[in-house]
Amino acid sequence: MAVTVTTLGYAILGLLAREPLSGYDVARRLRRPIGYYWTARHSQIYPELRRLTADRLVRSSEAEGVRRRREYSITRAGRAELQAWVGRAPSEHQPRDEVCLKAYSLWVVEAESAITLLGQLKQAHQARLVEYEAMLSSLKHNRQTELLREGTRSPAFGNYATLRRGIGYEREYLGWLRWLIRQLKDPRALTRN
Amino acid sequence: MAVTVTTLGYAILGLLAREPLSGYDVARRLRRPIGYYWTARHSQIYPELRRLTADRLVRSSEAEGVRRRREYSITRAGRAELQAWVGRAPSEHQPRDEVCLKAYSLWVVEAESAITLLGQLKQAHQARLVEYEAMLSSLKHNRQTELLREGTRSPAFGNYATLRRGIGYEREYLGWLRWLIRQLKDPRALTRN
DNA sequence: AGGGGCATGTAAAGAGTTACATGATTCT
DNA sequence: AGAATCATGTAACTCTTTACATGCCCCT
Repeated sequence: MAVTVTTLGYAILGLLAREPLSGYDVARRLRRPIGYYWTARHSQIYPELRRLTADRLVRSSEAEGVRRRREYSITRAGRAELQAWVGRAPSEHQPRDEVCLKAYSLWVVEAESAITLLGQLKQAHQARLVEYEAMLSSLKHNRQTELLREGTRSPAFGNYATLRRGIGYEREYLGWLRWLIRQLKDPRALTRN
Repeated sequence: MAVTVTTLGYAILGLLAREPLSGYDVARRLRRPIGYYWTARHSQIYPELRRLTADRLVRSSEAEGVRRRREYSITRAGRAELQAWVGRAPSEHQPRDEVCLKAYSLWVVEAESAITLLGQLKQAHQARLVEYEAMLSSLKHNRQTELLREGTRSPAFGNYATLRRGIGYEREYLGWLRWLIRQLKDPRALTRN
C-alpha cells in the first residue's frame, strides 16, 4: 500500500505540479538542470511515468492531437505525496564531485598540466554563471508580478530559489578555481593564506 | 589492452598514491568524504581493488601480522594512470542535490513546514563547517613545513585544496539556507533582492 | 563473557547511462 | 529531399546501495 517514490519520481511530480506535460517535455526539462539540480534521460523517465501512473500519483490522457502524445498531470494524491516529501528531512548524501576528487590528487602532476585543466574548467563555469545570471534577470522581469502577488507560494519562487543556489554555487566554484590557479602559478602564495 | 578505470578506481589510486592501505582502510577513508568529494562502501571497494590488481595498477601483499590483512600499494603504472586522469578534462556531469530539488517545489508547502526543514539543514551544515574549519587549522598546524618545503607537489596540498573547497561549499550553502529562511519568514523581502 | 572495532567477502536490488529502435511532423 | 525536432519505447550494462555472512582481536 505505502507507495515508495524514487527521487526521480519526486523530480517529475515537481514538474507536473506546475503544469501537465508529456514524457518528452519532462525529459527536455530534465536534460540539463537549469538552476535545477537533477537530471535524467528519457529512457529513465518513460518507465517512471508509468510507475507513477500505476501508483495513481499522476494521470495520463492520450492527447487528441495529430501526433501520438500522452499528457501527464498530477493527481491530488500526487500533490500530497510531493508535499510530504518536501517537508521531510532529506537523507543527506554527500555530493560527488569528480573535479574535487582530482584536486585531492593534484599534487601528483606538474603545475603546468594542472593549470591548463583548471583554466578550461574556469571557462566552462564562467559561461554557466553568465547563463544563470541571464536567467535570473529574465525571471525577475517576466514573473515579478506573480512573485509579488503570491510570494513564496508561487512556482516562480521555486525557480528563483534554485537559480539563486546555482549562481551562488558557480560563484564559489569559480573563486576556488581561481585560488587553485593562483597557488599553482606561485607556490610561495601558500604561505599567505 | 587499454585499461579503463572507473572513477572509484581513481579515488582509490589517489589514496594509495599517498600510502599503502588495506581494503578496510580505503573503505574507512571513503566512508564519508573529509573535504574529499567521493564516497563508497566496502562492498564496492574490495572488488574494485581486485580489478585494479588485475590491471597491475596496484599490488597486494598479504601482510604478516596475526590478523588476516591484505595491503595494497600503487604501482608505477598506477601512478602514471592517475597522473593521466588528473590532467584530463573531466566529463562535467551536473551535481545532483536533493535539497535543491526540494527547493524547486518549496512553493507547494506552507512556509512553516519549510522553515522547520531548512532550520534542521542549517544546523547540520553549520556543524560540518565547524568540523572542516577545525580540520583546516589542524592541517595548517601539522603540515605547514611539508607545505612550505614541497608546495603544490605535496599530498598535503591535495588535502588543503579539497578542504578549502569543502569550506567554501558549506559557507555558500549556509548563506543560501539563511536567505531562504529569511524569504519564508518575511515574503515581502522578495521585493528587496 | 560481551561489545566494538578490525577485516573481508558475496548477493540482490535499485539507480543511472548508453545504445538500439521506430516513426511522424515541421521547417528549409 | 533532408535535417531537425517531436515522440515513445526497450535492452544491456555499469554503478551504487543494502543486506547477508563470517570470524578474529582487544578491551572492560
